[in-house]
Amino acid sequence: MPKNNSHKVPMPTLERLATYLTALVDLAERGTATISSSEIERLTGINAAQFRKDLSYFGEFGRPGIGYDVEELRESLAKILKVEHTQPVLLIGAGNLGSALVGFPGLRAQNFHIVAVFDNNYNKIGRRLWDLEICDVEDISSINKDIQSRIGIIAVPSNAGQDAANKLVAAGIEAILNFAPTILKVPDDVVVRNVDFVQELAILAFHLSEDKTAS
Amino acid sequence: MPKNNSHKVPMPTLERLATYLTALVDLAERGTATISSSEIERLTGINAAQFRKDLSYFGEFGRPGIGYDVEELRESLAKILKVEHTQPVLLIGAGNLGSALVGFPGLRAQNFHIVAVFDNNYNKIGRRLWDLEICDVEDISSINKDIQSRIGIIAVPSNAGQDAANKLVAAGIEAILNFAPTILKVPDDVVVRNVDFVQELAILAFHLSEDKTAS
DNA sequence: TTGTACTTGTGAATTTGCTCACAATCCTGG
DNA sequence: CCAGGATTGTGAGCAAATTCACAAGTACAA
Repeated sequence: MPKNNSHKVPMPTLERLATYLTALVDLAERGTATISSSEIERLTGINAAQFRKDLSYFGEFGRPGIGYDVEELRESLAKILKVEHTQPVLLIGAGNLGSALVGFPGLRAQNFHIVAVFDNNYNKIGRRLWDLEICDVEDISSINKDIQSRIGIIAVPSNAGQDAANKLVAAGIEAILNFAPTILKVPDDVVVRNVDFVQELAILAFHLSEDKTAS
Repeated sequence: MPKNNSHKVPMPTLERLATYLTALVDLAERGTATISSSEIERLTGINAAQFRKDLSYFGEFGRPGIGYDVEELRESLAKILKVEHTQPVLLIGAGNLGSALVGFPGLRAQNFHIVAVFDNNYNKIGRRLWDLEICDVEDISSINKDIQSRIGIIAVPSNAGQDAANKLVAAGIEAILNFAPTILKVPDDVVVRNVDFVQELAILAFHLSEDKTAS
């Protein structure tokens, strides 16, 4: 019987789970059938015991003395992370980043389908972004009544970020991937993850500095 | 005297530092002159004591009874994270994502300048991406002899990720921002940060699932 | 069947990170 | 100049996450 997984999985575990899945997809493509936790450590840099403990939050997936069946584990992780079924996703922001996201093959390959694009710029509304028509951001609630999407992506300039979030929340969205460099205020039951390119670069720049500050 | 900051700053602290900086830039734009740690908590959701302790790794920036001077703290954080001076950055991958990155105004505003773009597709080499000429990825080492860039961005399909990383390392790059969904193998003295859209969406999808598994 | 070489799953120990709580400091008004 | 109200910086205690270490399981060869 699978364990009760809906309660208290550490966030770091969750993030690593996604990493394992990436590695497993790779392995499956190369035709590897079986893998051990120590092999996972070699591939991902994540400690083998960590890997085993992470999995233990959700059940038992390996066989002592043997290891893990790559295909089986890949499917299990996909199920845990809910990337086994197609998820419809809304996108606000039809700029360069929005365009890159819609055209990004990895999303569709992993079952995330951007099904509607919104913008507040009247020069863009009505035009097409790849195979999608850009809609007025004001119509997002009514349009999502049909689509019933639960995930939204914000790819707008920072000053429009909070506004976009409000509209997504009003439209019934429960999870937001935010590319705007703004701290969003949303209700407690809405999950937000921020991706900030500049922050990432700043962290990298900090590490560079260590070399120089050494006397 | 500033503390020895080059030794053992927790990674979570570093990531939050970048968040504080974002908030401070915002505050500065709105003309706020002074701010307290509890106000930072209200803005960012990060515990006030956490904020103060994070700062304490690098020195003392506030005044008891008063708080922090917004402009002063902003500058201090910028200095700590080394975003005060312009950093030249190399980009590999002239696809949709690469294009979005070069056109992203936030990077330049925060002193990260993408100064060269590389690709391995001969249909793209020689053409222009915004104001930059796309160069052959094979020339990266020789070109970086002039530029002396220390940071590189990988924005290529996953199967080309490791190859791009190798070329960056060979060109003397010390820090890599990787958008390819691949686990890169690099020498110990090279820092890598991964940004994986699909992973982020998967983590969000997991959180959705909690609602449904509740009986 | 037994022994050997592996590998998992997990309680316990360790390490790391977070929060509390308070002395020390500072400004303002009287 | 002093009292009152506010806020910092940080040691100590607490919580969370990571790693260790080992019992239990498995395959295979002899």
